Amino acid sequence: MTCSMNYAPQLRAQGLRMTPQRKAILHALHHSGGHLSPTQVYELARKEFSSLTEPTVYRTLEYLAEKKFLLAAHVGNGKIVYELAQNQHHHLICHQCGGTVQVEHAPLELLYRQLESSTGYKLDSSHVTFFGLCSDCQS
Amino acid sequence: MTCSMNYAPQLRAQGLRMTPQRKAILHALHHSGGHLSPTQVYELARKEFSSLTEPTVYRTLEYLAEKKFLLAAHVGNGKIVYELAQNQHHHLICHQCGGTVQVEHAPLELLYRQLESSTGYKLDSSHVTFFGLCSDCQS
DNA sequence: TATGCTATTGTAAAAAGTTGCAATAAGGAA
DNA sequence: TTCCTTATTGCAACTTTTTACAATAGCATA
Repeated sequence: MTCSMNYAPQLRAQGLRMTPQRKAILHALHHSGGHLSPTQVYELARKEFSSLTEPTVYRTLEYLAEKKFLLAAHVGNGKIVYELAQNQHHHLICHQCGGTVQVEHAPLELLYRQLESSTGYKLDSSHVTFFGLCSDCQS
Repeated sequence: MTCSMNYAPQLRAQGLRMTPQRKAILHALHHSGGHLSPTQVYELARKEFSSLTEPTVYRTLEYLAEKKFLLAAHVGNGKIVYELAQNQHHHLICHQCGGTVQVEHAPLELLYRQLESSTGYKLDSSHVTFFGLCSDCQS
């Protein structure tokens, strides 16, 4: 748990507290490098802080995502995965082989502007996942 | 259950069977007019066919969505809702008041083409939900 | 360093969603 | 109409996710 990343100041800046539970959860996400389901976060983070409980994991993930420290993404059928909100991006998933490609947020910006002007809404986030067949699976 | 809609031929055209369970589920979705969560579908459809069970509802919704009879959409935090696949559209949700606006699929087509050429994937569906503040809640 | 406010957690129980497998019944063919 | 194939369902057990509320512990302040 001697992790180089220190999220405490960022959390406090928004009135959130740093707890060993959150440290373990962020640590798990940081070192996995990718997306983790709540269950995976629970399993990994428990190695850092063994008395961690499921409700805490679910609540923390949802709350930190709401506060923009994490991104929640959908992977097929309604499953949700989380990752650190380092760089905003989306996913393109092959529903044959499961292969995933990251889609930068930039190409969506134009769409954002269009929607804002046509609806009057002020957009600030989105859950976007695209599905299709990757080049290998198209044959 | 004397519903004007008759999905049986469409189902059979794809090798699917029409059962009283499916009839009740489609009926519920048809008459609700909007999005329903699996639980809501279960409750409503049970009024038409009381011996309906949860596993059947979940499996049927997922399967019919896969076969394009239904659309699965995400409404915040990982919850999933289903609706009849009449017209392909997405949602823009105000996370203050919960107000929802339908977003046509057309404006996303350009993005689809861009992604296809940059990734080599052949897109065929997406889970897209935008979040923001509606004009009323921006003050 | 000690104090107090309140954000955060654990507990326990319920609700929601999933799985494997044997039994049932749609609906095409005889 | 009857038979046959196999898609679909129910059952039962299990895993995942959520909720309410009391107890705990960050951390700002003095």
